[in-house]
Amino acid sequence: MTDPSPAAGKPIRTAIADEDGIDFAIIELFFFAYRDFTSDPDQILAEYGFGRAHHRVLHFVNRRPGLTVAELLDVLKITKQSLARVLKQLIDTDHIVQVQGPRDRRQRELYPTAKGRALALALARPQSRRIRAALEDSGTTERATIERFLEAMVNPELRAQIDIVPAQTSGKNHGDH
Amino acid sequence: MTDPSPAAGKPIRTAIADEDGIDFAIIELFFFAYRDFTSDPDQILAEYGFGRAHHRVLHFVNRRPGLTVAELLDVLKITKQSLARVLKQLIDTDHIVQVQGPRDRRQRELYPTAKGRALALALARPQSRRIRAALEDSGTTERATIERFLEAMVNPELRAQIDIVPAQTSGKNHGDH
DNA sequence: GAATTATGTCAGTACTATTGACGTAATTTC
DNA sequence: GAAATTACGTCAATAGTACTGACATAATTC
Repeated sequence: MTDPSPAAGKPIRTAIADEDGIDFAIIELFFFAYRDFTSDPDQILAEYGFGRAHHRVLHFVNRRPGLTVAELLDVLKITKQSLARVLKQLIDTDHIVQVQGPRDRRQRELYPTAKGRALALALARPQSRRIRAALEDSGTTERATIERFLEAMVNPELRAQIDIVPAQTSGKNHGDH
Repeated sequence: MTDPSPAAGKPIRTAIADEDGIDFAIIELFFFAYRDFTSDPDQILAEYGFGRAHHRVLHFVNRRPGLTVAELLDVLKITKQSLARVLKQLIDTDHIVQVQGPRDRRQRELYPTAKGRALALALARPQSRRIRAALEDSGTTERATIERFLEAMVNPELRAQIDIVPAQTSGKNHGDH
């Protein structure tokens, strides 16, 4: 290790900076921010024997009650097989219920139960607290600035997924169309 | 599924909104933004048979050449055993070299090779492009606003990790102390 | 010399994800 | 009405990333 194998390259001792105009500062901040953002709910989930995947399913079923399995797969960008176990556990533990689709009886509409809604709220609470604190601490007067930036980080063709949600939350009106 | 088990809760048909003042909008945007932010390098990594863990190691070794294994574990917040395989692969493929610590010969200082630096840059390039586009598209005039917000999202006790990096990248001077 | 530290490694396990294949029921198409 | 397609569920096998616990080695510190 002091003397690496002959073919090995020589160690580069200078820190990578903004070579080629790469924005390492924000890249790294994004990593740290997301790492800690997910750490809060992770602790709660562990008590239930759940993981991050359960959180995501629970979140979207609460945000869009009645969405079908296919729609959920599309939002999460995972495969049916990956969802199966997680969804089954959430149904078995009475956090989510399936209802046969009214128009198309092959479809399964997913709804949260009171228990599922309570857990979704409990998971979101520390995340929301962190966001509020971050907005205050960073002196961000325009909360919409952050919203617009994050939305612009999403692949354009996937931004439609965001707009599905009723925009009761924010002052923005991107919900009613 | 139409008729759930007797003990099961009833489906809640209203979307979760800002009940209890929870900021679901930004929570969800953060999820989408990070999902797509990581998707760019993931594609490149797949060509090498690497995963996201390799990217993180490569990134920090390039950002802080000469950091020790212990320091890397602290930044990544994973265990020695989790790092082992990933680091070994990066060393075997000549992306990273280990150098015996000059003061303490037990330590292994980690440095990128030219190959490792090139890969780190290739991985960061699409991410940086996405960030630049997002700043422009969202009309964020003050780039520092985003930086401050993301930094404020990080656990206070862990913000020291950010400041280690020489601040050549941004106009901010939080590097020299 | 003994204790501690930094690192490496082995064994076993868990969670999340993948691909491929197959089955069933419902809907659509011809 | 038969055939094709669609929505969903499930089985099997595999991969990547993480975990805990245990143990070994070399170097440093006490």
